[in-house]
Amino acid sequence: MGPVIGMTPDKRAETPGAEKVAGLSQIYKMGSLPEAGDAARPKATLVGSESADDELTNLNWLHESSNLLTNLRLGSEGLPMVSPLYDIEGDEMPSFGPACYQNPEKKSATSKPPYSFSLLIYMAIEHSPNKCLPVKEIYSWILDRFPYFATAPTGWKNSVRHNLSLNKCFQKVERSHGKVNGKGSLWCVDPEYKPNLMQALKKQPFSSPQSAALSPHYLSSVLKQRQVQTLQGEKPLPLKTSLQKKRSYGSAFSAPSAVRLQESQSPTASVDPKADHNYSANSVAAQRCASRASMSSLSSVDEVYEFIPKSSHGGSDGSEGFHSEEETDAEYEEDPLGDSGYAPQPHGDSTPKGQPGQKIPKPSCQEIDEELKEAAGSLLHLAGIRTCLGSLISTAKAQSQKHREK
DNA sequence: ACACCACTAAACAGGA
DNA sequence: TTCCTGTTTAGTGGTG
Repeated sequence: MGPVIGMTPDKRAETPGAEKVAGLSQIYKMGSLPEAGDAARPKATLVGSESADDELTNLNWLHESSNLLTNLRLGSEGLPMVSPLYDIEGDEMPSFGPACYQNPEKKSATSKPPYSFSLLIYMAIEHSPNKCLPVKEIYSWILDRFPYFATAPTGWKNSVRHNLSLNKCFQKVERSHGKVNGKGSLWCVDPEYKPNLMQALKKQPFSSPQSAALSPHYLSSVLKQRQVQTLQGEKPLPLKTSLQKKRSYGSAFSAPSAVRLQESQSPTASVDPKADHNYSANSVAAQRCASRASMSSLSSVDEVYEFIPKSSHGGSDGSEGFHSEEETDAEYEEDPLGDSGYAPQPHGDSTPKGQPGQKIPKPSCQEIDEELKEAAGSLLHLAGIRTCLGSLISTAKAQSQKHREK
């Protein structure tokens, strides 16, 4: 799901890989981080020097990481920004909605929110005191939190109404007769779907399988997998194929998890023919985010927002936003299927299916070496990104602190 | 290639 | 009559 995840940033502009880079680049463009570029460079070097593996310290492949980091700094335009679950500034956060959408001056405010309409509606409703809102209030809440819609074509309201009508997660409640003003009904979230909605919300958009697919943990697990395959005389798939498989793995792994989720959490694993419109509830969100399906269900949206900038909750640890990714990584480590959970699949007719007696050509040491270098380069790249982010976070925190002291 | 999902657009009806 | 609300259908694009 590219999942991108999910409800998603403007899907038309997004490409799986570019998303992360673009998102990170956005951090550099947030204006308050003048030393961002400087922070990145020494860290990248540091990461390289930290490696104890001689293979990994071979500088022949280091340029790849440098190029990636350079691209990172240069960034790209108009793509989904930083994780909405991640608030680098920390302060003026309302209970809902990413900080980067709060300020219309920021370029990101003009980006499409990375939430589906069903999640936006859900957030709006849950944010209301009575957990019920008329359509108009839902519009207002969305507009307030996501200035993107202020300039978006009016069709989004139609989409909101369409979602309310079609999505079983939302229930229409007649207004009390005494109510003087306003027409139409109030809309509430069906409590049965709340856990699913919250789960969907938590998963969006940076804890996606695709994000996980790029995680160092996963990369290393792919490497391990490939080493095992090599030792067993199998020819591992090309690394790029392996990494693409990871994305598939995300969904392949999620399918049974989603089923478990439905069985255990959703009373709506139903035979209802309309169930295919419970997108936020059972199907997509669960599938797309199944790497988290094992997480305990939450009882309130506020709990979900533990993954969201803490400012409105009193906390201010800017690193929160990446917590989820680390969890995702951890899950891969715990994966009972093995290092990656990815069992190598037959890949086309040319892929050996383990037929007895069939000789499998072993890859040459040079091939393995090249692929290891490639993978290590990716690891370094990711480590560099993380380190850069850490640096940026501390810088932003320091500046924020200074700003407060003034 | 196919199915599924999210999204969008549009038409329509009913009520304020 | 106009606008808003709610429902429904159809089409498109992305993803697995």
